[in-house]
Amino acid sequence: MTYHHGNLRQTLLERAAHIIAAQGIDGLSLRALARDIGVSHSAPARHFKDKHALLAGLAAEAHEKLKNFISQAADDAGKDPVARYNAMGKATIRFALAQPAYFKALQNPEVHQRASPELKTAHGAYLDTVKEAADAAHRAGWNPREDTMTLFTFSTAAAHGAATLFSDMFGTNTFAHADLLALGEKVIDLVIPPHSSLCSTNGA
Amino acid sequence: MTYHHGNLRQTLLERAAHIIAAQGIDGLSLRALARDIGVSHSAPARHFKDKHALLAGLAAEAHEKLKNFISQAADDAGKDPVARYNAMGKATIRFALAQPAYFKALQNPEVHQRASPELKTAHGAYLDTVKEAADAAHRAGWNPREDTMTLFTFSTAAAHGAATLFSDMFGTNTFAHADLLALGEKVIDLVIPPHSSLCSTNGA
DNA sequence: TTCAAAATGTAGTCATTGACAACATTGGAG
DNA sequence: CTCCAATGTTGTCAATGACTACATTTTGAA
Repeated sequence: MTYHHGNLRQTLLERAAHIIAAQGIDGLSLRALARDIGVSHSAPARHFKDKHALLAGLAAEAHEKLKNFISQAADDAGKDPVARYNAMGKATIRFALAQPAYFKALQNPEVHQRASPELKTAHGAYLDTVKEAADAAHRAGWNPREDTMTLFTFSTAAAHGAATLFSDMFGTNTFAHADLLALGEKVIDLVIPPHSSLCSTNGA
Repeated sequence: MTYHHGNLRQTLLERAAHIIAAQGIDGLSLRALARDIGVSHSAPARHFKDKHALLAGLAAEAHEKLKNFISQAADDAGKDPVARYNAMGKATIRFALAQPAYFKALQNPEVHQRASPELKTAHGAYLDTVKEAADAAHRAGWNPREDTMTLFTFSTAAAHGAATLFSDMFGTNTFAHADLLALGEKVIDLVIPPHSSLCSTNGA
């Protein structure tokens, strides 16, 4: 047992995510977190000035994880920009269900007010990734009549709205994971129809 | 100055909404709230067992306010079910911008876990109102190929997602109220195209 | 190699908070 | 009028976030 923990910052983030997943964001206490890890109650302050800074750190990490996750999903979807964007929307919902703590950290409005540079960078990178994919899908025939700002807002609002909804519903245990996933995919298919349908079969 | 405040419960809810609008949900402290109103620090406990109960009360009131607001908007929109549902979506966004505290209380996931009977009732009534309107719009020609569950989820996710997004963005003062409203209306028009277009002009 | 300074962790303290208990005041039902 | 339920007050306690002073370890430059 060394005096120095060695990797406290990362451990703090991971345990915090654990606790948030189990008890929600305001069930997280810096002191309980320190106890849980086995360091003194003020050790976390060396890495995160205050609670907001910790949540901002989590949010930054969450944005990075989500960005990587949806990028991977896009790549798995092939080359068609519309199929790629569709896959990114579905991946967002899977992420929210698989990593509820990170998704909650991501959505936490309080954090975005006093955003640290680190968070701004991660958030910006995430938004750029989504926006690029949205624009590509747009150019490839997704809703050609609309302007890109409207489409971007529409799709992110729908994807994040559905992800939030499912994430909360999943917490209540009233719905099965599989059912929520299937419903989520149908919803995303409404937002970004996969086979750029001209008319008739728009959706299913 | 009477010993009894006379209308403490309602005053608590109103001042809490004020504080939340200014400082966010976790900037709300029961004691500060009591000080603000001018009662003793434990007077609120007579009306709300704990902080969660207060937030649940706010959420219940918020659901009722939102339900009334969108119902009014639907009635103003006339008789066409699709136009009515479209108007309800737009009204949801206006509500989020006009009453940020109530909207935040409404969205607060922590509250819905240990929901009081009062909150469950209010939430249920709100959901019923929206679901009825969604089904009516569906029957009247909105996206006839999809099942009602998917459509309901899609539209509420998009509307609440956009409302949340705008509510948070408005807090940053980076965007003007009018611009957000205009963008929100375009988004809702994508979710629920107002003049039940068959094909060609789907959207604008 | 040495050693001073930076990084990291600890111990102690304080005001604030949420929750609870015991008590006081009010107003209304019988 | 009297009792009692509703409502409000004061007192208290443990937990928390934030701060300060101090201890230990690491590091890198002379």
